[in-house]
Amino acid sequence: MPSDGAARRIDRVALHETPGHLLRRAQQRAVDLFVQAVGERGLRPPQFALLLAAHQNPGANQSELVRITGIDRSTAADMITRLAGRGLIRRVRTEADGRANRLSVTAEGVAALEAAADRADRAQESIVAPIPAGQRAQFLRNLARIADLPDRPSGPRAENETLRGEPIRGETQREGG
Amino acid sequence: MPSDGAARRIDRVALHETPGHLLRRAQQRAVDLFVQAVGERGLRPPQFALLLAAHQNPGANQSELVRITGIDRSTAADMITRLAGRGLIRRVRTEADGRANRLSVTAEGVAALEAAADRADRAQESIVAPIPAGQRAQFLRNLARIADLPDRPSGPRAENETLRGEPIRGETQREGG
DNA sequence: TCCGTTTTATCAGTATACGGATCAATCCGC
DNA sequence: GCGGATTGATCCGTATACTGATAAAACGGA
Repeated sequence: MPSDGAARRIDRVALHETPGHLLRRAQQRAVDLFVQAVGERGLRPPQFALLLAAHQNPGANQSELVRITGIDRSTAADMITRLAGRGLIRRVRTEADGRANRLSVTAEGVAALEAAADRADRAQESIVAPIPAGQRAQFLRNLARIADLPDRPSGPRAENETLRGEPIRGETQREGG
Repeated sequence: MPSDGAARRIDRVALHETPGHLLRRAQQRAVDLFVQAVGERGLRPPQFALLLAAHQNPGANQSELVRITGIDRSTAADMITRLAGRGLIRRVRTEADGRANRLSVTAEGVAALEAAADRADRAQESIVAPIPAGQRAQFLRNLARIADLPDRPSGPRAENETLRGEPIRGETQREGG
């Protein structure tokens, strides 16, 4: 059990300065801005992400969409059930692989995506609006570093393997212990 | 209905570059690092925040903890029920105000906080570890800018509500942080 | 081919998150 | 004091998130 050192620590920790707490609050705010922009009844951020990924990757199965979006496999299954219930996505067993579902966005789903796209884009701008313009690119790059995602898009010819090749995972953290 | 502009937009949107998505993924990672550090059976980030806030603000009621932590009022009620069930927190009706609950952290709760504090602190470091050291302070400042909610009302909509005299408390930086 | 492993998806259970409705208690303008 | 407005908390419903277990299909080595 921790001694006096830790006992004092819990009196001194400043919650509002910890990266984890700030990330949680910032993400709350981002979701709030997105929902405000797209509408309470519209797509929510993860739904938009999932539907967009399905649209941009025709014929993908659930596992592939899970990898692309970072949505949990169980959560994705639930979400797809709900989206299918609203007629925005279709889920059919593939004949090639008896386990996999092929996902396809319906015409209604595409319409929902299009209806949300402009507003979602404005929401993205408003999320970073409080950050000085000159610092936004670096901020997003650092967010991507934490998220462990490549910070650069797949440019026209930028096949730089150097960027994708660095896994940076923070698992080498077990010093001492 | 959206015109060609929007129709093409949903083909062009790069999910992995949008601030909202990056925030979601980064926060996922932060939670993951926290749970890894503190242990699967230990306190989770919001539980730690709530318990810490209760400890640092003796005699506070739920609404006050909600304001401090940014946890939703309904969520907080659920969490407190669970934490009380684990014997980490006590919830008693106050005499002064027949609506309010006074929250107090039990000895077990303090022990849980102390047990988590060191590990949580290391988790916070590992969250920002992928960011170049010289950019971390600015990154956190910008996170705080996004997170700095203009006191979002949780009750009925108040349209005439504009930042109640507490705008962007940004530059209250103390040295030695 | 057989069998163990991996993959894909689902389900159960728990935790977090949030809006709306409700109820009791309190506050405030008069 | 009275009565409407506000506040503190709870409950309900829904959505997101993740673990573990399971089932079925596919894969791969011997």
